[in-house]
Formats: sequence, C-alpha cells, structure tokens
Amino acid sequence: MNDLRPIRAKSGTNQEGTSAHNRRVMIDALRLNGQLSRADLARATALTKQTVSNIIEELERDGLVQSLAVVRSGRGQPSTPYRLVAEGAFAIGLQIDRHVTRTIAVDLVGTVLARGEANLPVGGPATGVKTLLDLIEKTRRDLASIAPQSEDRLVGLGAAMPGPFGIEGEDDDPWMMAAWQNFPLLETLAAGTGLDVGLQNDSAAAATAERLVGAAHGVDHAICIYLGYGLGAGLILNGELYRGANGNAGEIGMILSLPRGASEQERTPLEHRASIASLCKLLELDPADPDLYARIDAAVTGEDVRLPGWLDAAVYELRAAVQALETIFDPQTVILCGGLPPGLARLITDAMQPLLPSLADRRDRSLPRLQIGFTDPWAVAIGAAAEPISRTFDPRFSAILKIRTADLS
Amino acid sequence: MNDLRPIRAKSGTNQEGTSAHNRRVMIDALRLNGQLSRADLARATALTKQTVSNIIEELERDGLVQSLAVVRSGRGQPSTPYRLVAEGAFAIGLQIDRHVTRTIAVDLVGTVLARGEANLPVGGPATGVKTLLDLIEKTRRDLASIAPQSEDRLVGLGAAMPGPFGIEGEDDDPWMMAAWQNFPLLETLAAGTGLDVGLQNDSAAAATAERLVGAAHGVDHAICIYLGYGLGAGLILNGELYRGANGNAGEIGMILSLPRGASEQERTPLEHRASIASLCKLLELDPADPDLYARIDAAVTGEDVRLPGWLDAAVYELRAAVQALETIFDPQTVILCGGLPPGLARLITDAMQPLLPSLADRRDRSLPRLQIGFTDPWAVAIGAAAEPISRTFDPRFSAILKIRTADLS
DNA sequence: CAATTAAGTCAATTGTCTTGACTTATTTCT
DNA sequence: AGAAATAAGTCAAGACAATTGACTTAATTG
Repeated sequence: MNDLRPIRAKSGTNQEGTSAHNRRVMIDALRLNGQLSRADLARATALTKQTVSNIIEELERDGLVQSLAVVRSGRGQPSTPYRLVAEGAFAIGLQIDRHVTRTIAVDLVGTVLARGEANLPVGGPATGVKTLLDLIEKTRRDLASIAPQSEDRLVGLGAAMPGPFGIEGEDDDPWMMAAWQNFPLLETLAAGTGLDVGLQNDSAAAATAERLVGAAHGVDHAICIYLGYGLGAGLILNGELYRGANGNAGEIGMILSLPRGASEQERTPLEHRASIASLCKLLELDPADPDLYARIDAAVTGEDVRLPGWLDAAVYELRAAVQALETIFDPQTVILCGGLPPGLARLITDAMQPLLPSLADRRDRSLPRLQIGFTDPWAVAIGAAAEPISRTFDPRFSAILKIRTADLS
Repeated sequence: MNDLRPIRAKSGTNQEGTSAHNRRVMIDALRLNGQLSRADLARATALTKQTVSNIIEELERDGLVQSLAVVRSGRGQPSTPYRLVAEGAFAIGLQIDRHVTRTIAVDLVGTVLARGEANLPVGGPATGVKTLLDLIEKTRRDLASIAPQSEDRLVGLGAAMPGPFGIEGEDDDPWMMAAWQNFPLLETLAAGTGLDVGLQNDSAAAATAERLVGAAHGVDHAICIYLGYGLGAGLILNGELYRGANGNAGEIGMILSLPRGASEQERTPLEHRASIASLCKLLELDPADPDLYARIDAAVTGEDVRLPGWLDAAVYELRAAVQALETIFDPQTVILCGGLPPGLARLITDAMQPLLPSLADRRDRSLPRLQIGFTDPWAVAIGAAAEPISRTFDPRFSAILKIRTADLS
C-alpha cells in the first residue's frame, strides 16, 4: 500500500540511540564544566550513578576521558574528577575561499595543532581539487608528526566555503565560487581522503567555532553575525546549528534593503554595504591581495578618509540587523565575528552603540546583547575543523535516531 | 565539588525515552500519512516489524489507533492498515485577546468539537481570570456532552495571547495586555483547571494550528506570518516550533524599520504599518467592535478609498519581510495567516506579487514560496488547542530526555 | 570514637528493541 | 491447478542499557 507517494515519517530509535546520546551528554558536560566527578555527572544528567560509571569507564577505555587527582571537598568519600583528553579525537578543517584555501587540525578540545594554506588556482574545481587534497594530505602528515595517534582518531573532515549552495546562480561571480558551489565537493573530498566529510557555509563555520571554543561556548541560543568577504549569520538554536531546508539558512547578506538615506531606490543586498567586499571596493583594495587584512588594518589605524563613509553605511545596516535578529530569534546574545582586523571589529561595535531598542533589553540578561567573537581570517577554517568534532560528540536529536537526517550537508 | 556555579549539562535518556519517542513517531507517521500498515510503519521508521507490532498493539489498547479493513494490494499476505482514532485524545485551547476570550475543544486529529466566547472585562487578570475559568469549564462540559470519554482523555490546556512575555513594558498599552503578560497565567490556569497548561503567543499558536491541520501539515521548515491585531511569525524549524531563549522568538512586528518613502526618519515598529491595528486606525474602526471583521471585509469589498494607502504600506513591509525571512531561515514555504478576512488576505498576497527575488527561487521547490493559511479569528484559539496535542504526541528532542527542558513556557 | 554524609561499586532486575525462524495469505508463473 | 515467490505479521529467545537497592569506602562533624 501507499506505494505511490513515499511514506513520510520520522525515524525511530533504540537502545543504541539512548547509549549514544548519553555518551554525548557526558562529553558535552565535561566540555562545558571542565571537570566533573561521576556523581556530578549523575546529578547533572539525571542518570544514575551506576549508568554514569559505566559510560565513564567506557569513555576512559576509549581514551576520551581521564581521571584527575582525587578531590576532598567536605564530608563523604572524596570524588574523582574526570576531564576530556585533548588527544582523544582529532579533526581536519578545510576552508575554501576565493583565492586561497586553508586547513586546520584540531583536537577534541578545539586546540589548533596544525595549519596549512595554499593559493587556489583560477579555474575552479577542475584544477583546484588537487590543491585541496594535497593541502589536506600535508596537514594530516603535520598532525601525525605532532600527535602520532591522530590518524586512528581522526573523526572527520569539515569543509567550509561561501554559500549559498544549490542555487542556479548567474555566472557573474568573478571568483569562480559558483563553480565550487555547484560542484559535488562532499563526494570528491570523501573519496579523496577516506574521511567523513561535512560542509558548511562560512558563517555557519564561524558559528561552529564560536560554539566549540569561542563566545558561544555553552550558549544554547546565539546568533553569530559573520562579517567576511560577504555577510552571513550562523544560527545556534536550541544548542544546534540551524541549517534550514537546503542548508542556506543565515545568508543575511542577501537580504534586500535600501541604502541609508535612500527612499525610493531599488533594494539591494545588505552585503553591498556591510561586508569586506564593499570595503575593498571603496578602498580600492584587491580582495586577492594576501596582505589584505594588513592593508585594511592600516586604513583603520591610519584613519583613511574614505573609512567613515563605509562605516556609517555598514553600521546603519548592522544596527538594524542586530535589532531584527534579536526580535526574530530572541537569542541570549549576538556575536559579531569575521575575517576582519580586530581594530575594525571594535570600531564597528563601538559605532553600533547604542544598540536599537529591542525585546533583548531585559533586566535578567546574563550575556551582553552584542559581543565580539573571532576576528581572524582563520576563524572559518577553525569552524570547519570544529564541525566534525561537534558532529561526532555533541548531543543532538538526529544522533539518537536510527536513520540520521542528513548531517551537515 | 563545583558547588559554586551550577553544573551545566544536557539531560540523559533511558529506555522510557526511547519508547516514548517511538510511540510518538508512530502517531506522527499515521497523522501524516492517514493510514499505514505495521509493515509500512516498520519501513518508514526503521524499526523492526516486531517493535512496531508491540507499539501498535499498545496504542490500540490505549484507544489511540484502530485497524481498518484488510487491504489486498499485490503479492503476499494482505496488510491491515491502522489510523488514528479521533476520539483518542482531546485538548482545550484558550485564546486571550484584548477584548474577548475564546475557547476551542479539539480531538486527536484536530477536529474542532466545541467553541466558546466571552467578553473580557476591563481590569486585566484581577477580574478576567474568573471569566476564563468559567469559559473553560463551559467548553469542557460542552465537549463532554459530545464526547463522554473526553474528560478521561483530556491531555491538556493550551493558552495563547499576544506577546511578548516577560518584558517590563511601558504601561502605555491601552488594552491591559501588559497586565496579562506579566501575570502568572500558567500557574493560575493549572490550579484552576487541574490540567497541564502550555502558553504560546498568538503567532506561535497560529503556526501550531497550521502544523496540525493547516498548510504546514508535515512541513519541517515553515514560517507562518501572523497578521492579526499585531504582526508576528511562528517559526517551524526542524519540525518543531522554535521559541527562542525566552519564548519571544518571532515577534517580527517589533522589528524597527523605516516607512516606505521615508529616508531619514526614526525607525518605527513594522506592525505600525502592517497589522490590523494600523488598518483599524486608518479606517477609524474600534478594535473592540465585535463586528470588526465584517466591517473590514466591507471596506475591502466596498473598496474603501483609504484602503489602497494602507495596503501599499503593508505590502511594502510584507514583501520585504518575506524576502528577509526566506533569506534568514531557508524554509520550504512561507504561510500568511491571521485573523483577517480571507478577501483581505487574498488582496495582500496578490499585491505582494511578484515576490522579491531570494534564494527561495529554486527550481526544485515543491511548495509555493507564499501560501495563505488560516484567515479566521478562531485560528489562534485552534492553535492554542493544538498545542497540548502537539506537546503530547509529536516527536521532539525534549520528549526523549529524562529532564524535560521546559515545555511551551 | 561514633554518627553522618557522600562517592562509588556490585549484582540482580527491568524494560525495550532485535533476531531468526515460523505462519498465513495472496499473486504470479508454469 | 499446483508450485513458487512474495509480503505481512507472530512467536519466543536473546541482547542491550539503564535501574534498583544493598553495600563499601573514606572523608567530616561533634
């Protein structure tokens, strides 16, 4: 019956799902709290002491967790705290940018152990794939020389590149990103490396980095505005990155809006005014310039006369964007991050004050409405590397189910 | 240890969580597909035939599911399809509006079985609570007279009212909603009715209704724009309603924007231009008028000369809102619903065409970018009633956990 | 030094899904 | 018409993971 239209249903679960979830919950709790005893874990997770003991024992056997010195802290038997073992797992991240590709190797706690960088030849995937695979291979070897056990404990490869994906774009993209966006990157990388591969857009990757080791660490509802070559937002909702129906959620740079002061003009994408791309255009900088960030920084510190005009327009958009995102998502905090010099980030957030009024103006706030996150060209690559760690170890609904709803693309 | 700061951790789960999830998955599958055999369910949920048989047997014993006539459809033993039993569960919904309160009783499949309405006395909760409890009581009796088994099978009470909640608002609200918003409504209703109570804002309730029995039925990623007295959005993400950190997600009417044609004015809330409130103001209608909707409808059909001005301003905002929401969420569809006459809804969506370009313009769409949902003053009350059904029977992450992260408020 | 408190273990139990063989009922092929 | 194939569904035993309650260990308190 019902052989015409497919049956729509969610996946069921079983004891394996239960067990997998509980393992993830333990790891998450240790990541968030640094160190906890078995009794602490039992209380925090609502599992029994015995269950926690069994899982911790297993995690210790697997080399993901280790015990620390016994702690005497009051009556009763002293407790043995446990913490994550950094060398328990490793992941590689790959950032594909317009002119350059970067790799990062991280461990279970998010420490960066190796980096790699290479220029991306013009010509898109046809010529670029080899560059990527070579760079990944090199980083893998670098990692193995630092941490010999890493090859056995590599949980995956995370890729990050500018979105949006799956849009039959106009080919007016001057930097061949459209070719990459419609290229079967996941399959190619999986075949070329033998690793499980995930794919995120830049802003999602930045948010993943903030969540693992940055300002969104332990925050369940956060919006990361990523100001890079383009403009995007990484949406952390209920403790998970939200991807949307097609993996394109958060592409806020493509929101159409009117420039400041205009009234009856055509709407244009937000990122025409608020992005490094627009700044480059104004400052007549070549986005392919390897010293781009230094040059932007020079313009900031040297108080380039063209900067205030850009800043005014960008801040105008960003103030509205923060207010709108707060109103739409009711997050605990908004984080501004991106591949821009810290000085510029500070300049922007200062100029954004006072923030527009919103329902985020609550007396019971524990986090600031707007924070600065990673301001580093490597942030996306770090987020790319954090993705496999998150995918493998963070508690999520889909990790419980027998049929996993597609992981990050 | 760690007795200073509380330990942050997610809840673990156990076999009960597994079982509860699988039961929910069965019910969800039957709701979405109408009727399915045990073998169908096993395939769709990835559970074994045996497991499905056990659960179905239990659900049948509980009166939630019933078998239908055997179906011969090819080789092999004929299958016995099952479907939900409408009388398997009931819920009451309560809408608190500015001048009126409404109740709805629904069954497991969302059929409306009883309605109630009462004027809400001025004076806020102090005088209003009795009105609510009396109306709920009356609806409960009406329901019991139609479905005698309903009292034993009442799964909860859903309340809906305009948000936002928990904001120390200026008391300039002319209709006492602020008093309700800061009143301990949940506790009062729970104590007064003995039922499990949930609370949503208007737009969340409308989205819940669309999801159970409306245009968002079976859609995992949908944005419901609710055009009522105010303007809000119900966010259906990953098949669940998203609430934000404080239950105020989706209050898009409070986004600050510039009126059409303005350029250097102060930003004002969107809903000053796109809401029934703004239409009432323009048409000089009393929002408390019980015939409000008829009068608005008259203005639409009678082509009131003041209407085009409002329409132009509202459509200007809504076109931008749809484009922005699509860009932010990457949903499968956007649904316009609200307590407005269908004719007006049609007028608005027609005037919104063509929609602004966005990344929702994909060739592989299966749903229209913009649809009309419920246009009915009762939509919010229906959504309120749908909430306990959804809370009790829909598969969700939190239903698996030992410690439930707070249900709808 | 006894009482209290708390961490953690042990062994048996329970609940839930899985496994593999089996039964039943229908269509298709020879 | 009869055999083979196919599919739905059941039966009974098994596996897995969390729970239970009693117990051990080791500290502080009085």
